[in-house]
Amino acid sequence: MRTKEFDPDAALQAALELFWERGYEATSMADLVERLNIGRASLYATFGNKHDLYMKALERYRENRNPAPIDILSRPGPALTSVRALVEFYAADAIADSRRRGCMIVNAAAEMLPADAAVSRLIDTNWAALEGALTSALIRAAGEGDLPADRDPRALARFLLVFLQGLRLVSKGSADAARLRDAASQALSLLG
Amino acid sequence: MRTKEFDPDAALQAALELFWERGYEATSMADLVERLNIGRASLYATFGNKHDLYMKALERYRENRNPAPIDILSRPGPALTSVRALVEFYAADAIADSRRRGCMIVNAAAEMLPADAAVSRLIDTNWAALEGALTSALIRAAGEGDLPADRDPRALARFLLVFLQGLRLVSKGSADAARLRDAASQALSLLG
DNA sequence: ATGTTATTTGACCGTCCATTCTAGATAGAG
DNA sequence: CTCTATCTAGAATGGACGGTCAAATAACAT
Repeated sequence: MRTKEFDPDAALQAALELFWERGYEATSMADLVERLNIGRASLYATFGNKHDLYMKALERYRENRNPAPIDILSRPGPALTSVRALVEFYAADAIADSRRRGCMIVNAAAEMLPADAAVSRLIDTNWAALEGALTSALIRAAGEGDLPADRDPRALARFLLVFLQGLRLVSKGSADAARLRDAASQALSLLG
Repeated sequence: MRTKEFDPDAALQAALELFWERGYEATSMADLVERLNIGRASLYATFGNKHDLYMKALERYRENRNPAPIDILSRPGPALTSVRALVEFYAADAIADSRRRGCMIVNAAAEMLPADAAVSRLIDTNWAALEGALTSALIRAAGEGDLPADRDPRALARFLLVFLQGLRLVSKGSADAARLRDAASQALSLLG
């Protein structure tokens, strides 16, 4: 046996950054070899082919987001406060995204859907999970009396899911902080 | 002189469809030559290089949308009705998008921004125009007494801009009509 | 008819692509 | 300390890429 000379975790993180910035097609294996500073063959031996590597990077992105949206939603305290915090976090993140990389999942959705089955699965799962977490948080909020009784928690959750993806997409355009801030504050006003 | 043997307008439309479906990087000139059914050199002579062709396709997409969002907003009748019609049109369009191509401008934003300057310009202009048209429509609506006085028309316009892009992005995922319909109906409820 | 000019055709260019192979280095097992 | 499995670096592979070219061709003006 022999131990690897590089840290596969750090290498995957570096690949993630490059894919995130440039997308799948525009990133070549040569780019990755240069950026990760490891041999070409080591890259293939460790992560498989280009698509395998991309999927691993995308999965890592989904798992390692900090804080994870689901975690924000399950924080102690009033559920509605958590939902508002989530929207505010997404907005702040979009505004602070000075390199305008946007969200890697949004980028992946636009570039690879619907043709790429593996990416489709990952994104469907991700969005369904977010919609589900938002729905149950809003149901809790209704139970806590923080949501007007005539509001449909699931419809509201779906609305927020769509709006948040919009935020992350628009943030790739001209960095107009006021636009994103205004948009988020209007969306929040729907939560009463 | 000699007349062209193909219709450049039809060819550009075919190129548009291919770029729309696959994105910029994933579409090769060979793919285009095959699809447009014209010679390689004719393609270059008529439209310039790949990036030129893409820009022309993207501009054509923006100009030829039917109905144009701006036109919906300037229809006769109450301004708020026009705004609601616009949101409903985007939602219906997203739901009816069975091939899940999404919106070519959204796809371009996710794939090419912020690195591509020409695409950036086109999209900034497009979004600014939509935001502007929405803002003035909502100001009109306020003047017509259809918008509660405490609502900020520009913030509302920004919100709708972001939400509509979210709609078009999410529609590339699993075609869940109920999700998009619920999201749109919640957004509409913000318009009073 | 004929000259002129633009378009078409299909071969062609050099470069870059993802992937594999070969050869040599190195660390753990015995 | 040797052996050998697995690592590394880098050359090599064949194909695809964006882009160009010269010759053949076809429509116009004259």
